[in-house]
Amino acid sequence: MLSIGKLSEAAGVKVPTIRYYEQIGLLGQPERSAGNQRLYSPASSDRLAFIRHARDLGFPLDAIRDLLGMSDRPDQPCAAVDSIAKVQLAAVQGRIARLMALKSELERMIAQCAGGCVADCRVIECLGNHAHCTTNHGRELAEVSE
Amino acid sequence: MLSIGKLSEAAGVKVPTIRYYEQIGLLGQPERSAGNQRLYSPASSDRLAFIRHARDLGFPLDAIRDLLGMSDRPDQPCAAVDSIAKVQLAAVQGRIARLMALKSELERMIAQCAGGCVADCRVIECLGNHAHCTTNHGRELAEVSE
DNA sequence: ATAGCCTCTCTAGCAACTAGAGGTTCAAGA
DNA sequence: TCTTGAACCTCTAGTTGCTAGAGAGGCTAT
Repeated sequence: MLSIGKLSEAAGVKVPTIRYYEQIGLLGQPERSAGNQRLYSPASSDRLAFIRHARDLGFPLDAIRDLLGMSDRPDQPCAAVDSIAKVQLAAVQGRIARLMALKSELERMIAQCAGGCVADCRVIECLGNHAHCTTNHGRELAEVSE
Repeated sequence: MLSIGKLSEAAGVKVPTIRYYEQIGLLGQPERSAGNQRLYSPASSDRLAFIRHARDLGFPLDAIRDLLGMSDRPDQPCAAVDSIAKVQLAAVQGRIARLMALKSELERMIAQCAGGCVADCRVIECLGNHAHCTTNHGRELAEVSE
């Protein structure tokens, strides 16, 4: 059995984060030692690695909760798993599109700045007036967040 | 003079958000009507549009606070403005790089799924084992957030 | 036995808002 | 002029996914 510190090291997840996952029900309540300290089986380490990996791929905790629920029932069809992954892929693609627009806008703004004083600064000018933009970044696209 | 609702409409920023910006000091305290309702000059609308636009471009509120401070002193050199914009550009580029890695990983995961049951699902398999990944998404790259 | 690290619970904080309760003011129609 | 209903007011709490800290107790090595 592993202490929370060992598990933390093994799975690459910080100690308070593990307790947080327990608190929100992503991880079940582990056994406890005589002195009330958490004791984890090696299997918990796999579950935690799964969570960590899905987080790295940008899945929100709610989606991970669903994925964990499904992986606990391996005889079910996996269409729902795929659909969660596809939603995530679409979200990532949307974010990329949005960020590419921001990137070109920022590059344009910065390139136009002649380095004078603030009164002539194209960056400030662009920020003050959306009409100077070539793209619609954020005006019509869905909101982005990760 | 504009009521907060009119200003909200004019600048494309929601009413509670305007009050929030006031609360955190991004916007100054406006005049008040006899009945204690906020009254804004048309200039406030410009300031708010500036904030909104910078937010759309992904600038954090702290950076916007700095930018607003600089745009209030137009005779100063604009090097600091540029440097804020460049930091933002670098952040955006980093996010794009990270998201591209996630995207290809997700695409690979989804493509490999034969549509059987969860036990054979490549998506679950991949999430459970980072060794199946071709990229290091999130393991060595800086953390991404917007 | 004791030093020093590990763990415990609990609370509060981060960004950048959003939602709601419960009450007041304003503008337009009858 | 009165009334209705929308807009406004303040305040608190919730969102997501953690992170930081306080103050107390446990565990291990010497």
